[in-house]
Amino acid sequence: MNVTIKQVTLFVEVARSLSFARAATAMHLSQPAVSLAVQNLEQAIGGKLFARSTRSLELTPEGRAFYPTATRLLNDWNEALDDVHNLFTMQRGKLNIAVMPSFSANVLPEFVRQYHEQYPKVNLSIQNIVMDDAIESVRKGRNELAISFASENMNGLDFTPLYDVTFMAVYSDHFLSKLQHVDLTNDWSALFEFPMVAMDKDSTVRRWLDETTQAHNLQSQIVAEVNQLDSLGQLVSMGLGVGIVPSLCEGQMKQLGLHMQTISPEILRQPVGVVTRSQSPLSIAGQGMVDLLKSSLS
Amino acid sequence: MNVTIKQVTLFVEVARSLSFARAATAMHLSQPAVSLAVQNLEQAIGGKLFARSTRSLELTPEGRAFYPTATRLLNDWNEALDDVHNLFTMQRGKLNIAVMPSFSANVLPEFVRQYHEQYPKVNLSIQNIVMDDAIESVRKGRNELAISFASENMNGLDFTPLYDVTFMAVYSDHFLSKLQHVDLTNDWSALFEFPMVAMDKDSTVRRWLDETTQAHNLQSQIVAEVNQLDSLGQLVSMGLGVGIVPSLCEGQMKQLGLHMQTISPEILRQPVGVVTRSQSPLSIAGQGMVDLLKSSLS
DNA sequence: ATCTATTGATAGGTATTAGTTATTAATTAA
DNA sequence: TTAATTAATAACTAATACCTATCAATAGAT
Repeated sequence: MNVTIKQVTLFVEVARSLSFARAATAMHLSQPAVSLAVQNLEQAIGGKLFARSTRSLELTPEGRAFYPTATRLLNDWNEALDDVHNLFTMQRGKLNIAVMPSFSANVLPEFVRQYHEQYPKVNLSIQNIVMDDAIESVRKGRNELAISFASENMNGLDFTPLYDVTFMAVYSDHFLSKLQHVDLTNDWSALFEFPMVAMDKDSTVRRWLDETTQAHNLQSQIVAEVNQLDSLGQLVSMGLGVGIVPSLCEGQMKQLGLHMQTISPEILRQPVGVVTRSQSPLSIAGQGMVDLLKSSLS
Repeated sequence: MNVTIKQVTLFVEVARSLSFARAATAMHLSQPAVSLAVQNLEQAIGGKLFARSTRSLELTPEGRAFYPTATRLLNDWNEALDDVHNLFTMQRGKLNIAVMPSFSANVLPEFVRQYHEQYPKVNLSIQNIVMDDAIESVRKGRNELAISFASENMNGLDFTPLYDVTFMAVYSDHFLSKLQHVDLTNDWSALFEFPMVAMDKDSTVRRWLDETTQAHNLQSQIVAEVNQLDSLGQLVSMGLGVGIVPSLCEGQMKQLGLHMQTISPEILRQPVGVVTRSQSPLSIAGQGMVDLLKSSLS
C-alpha cells in the first residue's frame, strides 16, 4: 500500500480531534473508513501512530513526532496546488513581452492600464526594444510574445495581425500653406518636393520608406536623420522639413503643434501583430494579453 | 476529483521523459492510465500542463512553473515518510531517560554501550537525578522512562521491576579483623557496634536504613553524613567507620581498596525497575530500552 | 503525394480499492 | 451490573483505477 494524501489528512484530523468518530464526521466519512485509512497508513510506515483503546485515544511518541510534519506536508501540498490553480485563473502569473518603440510610445500605456485592470495579479514585464530584437527575443524564449511589425524571417514564429499601420505626413506651420490643399491620399509624390526629416537607415520605418520611394522612382531630399520619432517631431517643428511617420504617432506629433495628413494608404501600410513561438503554447496570462489586444485593437 | 500523489508523480515522470508512453513503462503502467491520470490532474488544477499533439509533447508555461514545485513536493513527501519509518525501525529517534545516581554510577555505562551498539541511530539523553525527581520527571513527561527504585506515590505511573538490589556492608582494613569472621548474612546487628558513615537524611537509601534500624530497635552511631556514595567510600577507606551501600557499588568500593560483605538480604532489599507513564505508550526506542534492560538485567 | 510507424486519446470492460452499514468487543460512568 | 460510548471487524456495495483494443493525428520515408 502506498501512502496517500487522504490517509495523512485523516491522520491529522484524528490527531487533532483525538477521536476517530469526530474525525469521520468532520471529513464526511463513516467511522470505519477513517479507522481503515489510519490502519493502512500505519502499516505503510511500519508502526502505530495512535495508542487506542475503546475508551481512550492518544498519539504514540512517533505519532506525536509525525504530526507537525504531516500538517506541514498538507499545507505545502495545498498551497502549491493553489498556486498552479491561480496561475490558470490568472490571479497570479508573470508575463514577459517585448514591444517595438512606436507601439510602446503611443498605444501601450492605455493598453497596459486595461490589461492590469483585467488581470491585476499578473506581473507584467515589458521590454522596449527595436523590432528585430523584439522578434529575436521571442524566438530565444526570453519573451513570451512581442508586439511589432512582421519581419521577413519568421521561421518558427507565428504572426497574428492586429491592425494595419498607415503612415502620415507631418509638417509644421512653415509648410502649412504649401501642403494643406494638396491631396496626399491619392498622390504622395508631392511630398518629395520638400526637404525631409527621416529616421536612421537602420530603422524599419526608414527601410520601408526607402524601398517604397525606390519602387516608385522618387527622389527624397533627406536633410536630417534621427533615431527617435520624438526627435523627428522636434526637427519637423523647427521647420527643417516634412516627415513621414506611423499614424500611431498622431497624438504625439500634434502635441508638438504639428499638422498631419494621411498619405495614399496602399503604398505604406504595414500590419502590426503579435509574434509568438509556433510550437510553444501561450501561458494563460499570455493568451489573455493576445485576447485583449485583439478585442481592443481591431 | 482530488489531486493525488500518484497523479503528481506521473506528471513529473511525463515532464521528465517528455513522453506518456515512456513514463507509463517507467511507472509499470499502461499508457492510457498515465494519460488519464494527467488529464484528471489537469482538470483538478483547472488548466493544461502539457501541450500535446500526437507527435510532439511539451510543457505549457504553467506546467513548466509547476514542475519544480511538484518535484519538491514529492521529495518532501518521501523524505517525511522515510523519517517516520526510520523512527519505527529505530534507525533514528530520540530517547530521554532519567536514571538514579546509584544505578548510573555502576551499571549504566556498560548498559549504555550495549544499547548504543544495538540502536546506533537513537539519540540517547540521560538525566542523572535523584530518585524522586527522576520519577517526577516521568510523570511530567519530560523523560519517557526512569530507572529507579519504586517510590510510594506511583499514581499514574507503571513500575516494571528489573531486579532486587540488596545492600552490603563496606569497611576498610581498619575493621577487617573485627568483621571478617562475623556472619552478617544472618544477623546484621553486629554492624551497629561500629561507628557508621551514612548518606544524607534526604537520601532514599538513608531513609530505608533509618526505617529498618528503627523497626529492629537498633541504634546506629553515625559519625559522618555525605551526599554521594563515592564520598562515603572515601570516608570509610579513611577508617572513620563502616558503611551500608547498595550491592551495585561493589566494584566502585573495591576500587577504593575496601572490603564488602553481604548482610541479611531480607531486611534491606529493594526492587529496581523501569518507571513509565501508565497511559502513554512507549516509543519504539523506549520499548527497545525496556526490552534490553529486562534481558540484560534479570 | 502516399504509406508507415509512432504517439496520445478514447471506449468499454474488469479488478481493485475505498467506503458503506451492521455488528462486536472493550471500557468507563452511573 | 447496566447503559453508553468508542474503535475494530465483517460483509457487502459503489467508485475508480487500470487494462486491452482501437482510433486519430502526424512526422518521416518512399
